[in-house]
Amino acid sequence: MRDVRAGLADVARRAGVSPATASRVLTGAGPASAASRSAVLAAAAELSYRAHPVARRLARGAGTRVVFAVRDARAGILRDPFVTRAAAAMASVLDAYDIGLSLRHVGLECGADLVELAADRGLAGLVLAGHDDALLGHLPAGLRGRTAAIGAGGADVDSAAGVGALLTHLYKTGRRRIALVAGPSWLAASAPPLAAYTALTRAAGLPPRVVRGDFTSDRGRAAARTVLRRWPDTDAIATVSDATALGVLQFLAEAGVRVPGDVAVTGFDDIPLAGALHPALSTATHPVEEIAAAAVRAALGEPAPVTLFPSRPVLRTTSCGGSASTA
Amino acid sequence: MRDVRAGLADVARRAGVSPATASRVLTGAGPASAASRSAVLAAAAELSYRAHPVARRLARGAGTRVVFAVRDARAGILRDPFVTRAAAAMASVLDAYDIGLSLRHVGLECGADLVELAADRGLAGLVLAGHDDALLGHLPAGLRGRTAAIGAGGADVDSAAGVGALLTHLYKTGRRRIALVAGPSWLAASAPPLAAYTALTRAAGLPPRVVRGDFTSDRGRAAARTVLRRWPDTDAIATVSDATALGVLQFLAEAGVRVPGDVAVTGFDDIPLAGALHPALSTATHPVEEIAAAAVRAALGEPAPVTLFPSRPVLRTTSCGGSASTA
DNA sequence: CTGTTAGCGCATTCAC
DNA sequence: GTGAATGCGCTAACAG
Repeated sequence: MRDVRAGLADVARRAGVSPATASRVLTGAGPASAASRSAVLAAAAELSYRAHPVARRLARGAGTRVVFAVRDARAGILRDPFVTRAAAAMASVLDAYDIGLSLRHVGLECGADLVELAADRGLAGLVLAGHDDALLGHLPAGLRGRTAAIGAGGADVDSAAGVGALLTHLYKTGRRRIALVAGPSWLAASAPPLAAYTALTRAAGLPPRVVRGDFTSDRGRAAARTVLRRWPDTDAIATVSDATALGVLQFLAEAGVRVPGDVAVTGFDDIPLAGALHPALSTATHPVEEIAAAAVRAALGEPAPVTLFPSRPVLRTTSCGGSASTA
Repeated sequence: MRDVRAGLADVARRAGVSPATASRVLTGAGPASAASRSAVLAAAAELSYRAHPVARRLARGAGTRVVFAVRDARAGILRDPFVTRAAAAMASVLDAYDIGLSLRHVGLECGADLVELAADRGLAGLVLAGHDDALLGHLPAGLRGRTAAIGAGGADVDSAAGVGALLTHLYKTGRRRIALVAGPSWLAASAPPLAAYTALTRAAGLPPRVVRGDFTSDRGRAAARTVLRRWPDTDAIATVSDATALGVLQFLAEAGVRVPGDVAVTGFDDIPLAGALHPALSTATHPVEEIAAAAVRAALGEPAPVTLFPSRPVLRTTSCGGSASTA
């Protein structure tokens, strides 16, 4: 019985070539004649050879894990639905690379953390979320070329289009006093949706009504309270995260405000349960799994086209029907 | 300027000892005199030495990643809130070990996948979820000692206690015709809650009303329909997952059934947004992060006490107030 | 196109 | 307690 796994040397011996040639064939890099190629492949198959990922990476000088660093004021951000979903998607993509994902929270001032990461010889790549504009420009040298960002400047969602489409929908269905619960001002990704909102309200001559949120439902709840106190005649509240929207919905329900009758609500993200809510949440969906995959590939140094991923509106109950004023 | 990172040899040289001694000190394993110990530690600090994780693991013959394999009929299970949250928690814990997490879906017949995993030299540990009783007994030899399970037989939640407490609460608040949407029958973890349900209904002389769910909200919705069609006088529906409960709530809302007035509903898991729903979902909470950490440690071979993690009821709106019959 | 020679950076036998 | 050798398994230069 075979007690130890076959190594590259075994494969080479069986194929009648040198380990170097076997390595070239198996890695796909470097020249190799058709003859030795097939011989090596056959030998590898017969021995059911599986390369040793750790040895391979050591020899290549590459790391074995990708770190997903999420920048935020709160450590609890690691339990955010978007973060966990993106992390899971990355871990899923990395499986095919024989690489794993580490998840880490970093504070708003994370310069030291990045320096620390740059010194990690086991790091294959870094994916950064929650960055602002400055951060990406001041990356430690050791991180350049193996860092990818999620959000503005990296694998990004066309949030302006997504939120814009939702806002347009609200407008077309008769809403005229639309408030926006925007993202935190320190976050680069907060800008596009706000810009879309500003453009629309300005073009349509609607009153601007903006408050800041932070992707938690608690803040969403507070934001809804603020909105209704400050502008009691508001007939729609758009948000930039489903969690925020849930908080908004909760406040409205408790305040006896009908949705969508009195006030329409929209989210952003299309969390798995958005459609299972009652009333079902109108939101914008985007391919989180694809985005995560793109970020991971970019972090691993693969050429990644800086495309903007689509954000498509999903119109469900919370934004349907006309506003109170048209009812 | 220092252009290359210090290696073990550099530290040894600076401390005036051999690399072997330096290694012993830095790894904590093996003997070392107090003198050389402090010398090595000082040298390491001065050079800000960071061991090369990959080289270390290669030399030790250890792997560099933990695979989280989720067994289910559907590949979409990787987007399940519990799975993503657990995966994120594991990836977070593993960060401290310089190890990463890979996530993978395996079908119900996953024997071949496990054999494949056992042959992976880069595997540091395996965490298995969604197993049945037989699976853990027939693990490939190469996986023994580095495999941990989440659910029955591993890092498990005391779901019987959690669901039992919710059921008791329903009973004490006047519900007498309580239905249960149980988990799939092929899943080991489905048994304890069902046993708790059976025990309670039998002891209280309540009619047993059980249908099977699968942790999706769609099935929860269908299950609610089935329950109300089969037993129209049902006054409470308990479930074993929040996603299922959301589906139940959705159906009830569409059917015009008041919650909790006509029918009380309970979930299980306490997903982050459970409290932000309206009506807020009564459910049972358990320390997912701790469970994930325990599973990871067990998978890495650390001695892990086979404790049952607590499941504590969180009573919110959907289970409050008396039933229709008492109203 | 191929084989030979060196490492990758560290942990671990063994003798001393 | 310590050091010198040896190996982890593979890839990358180089000469042929």
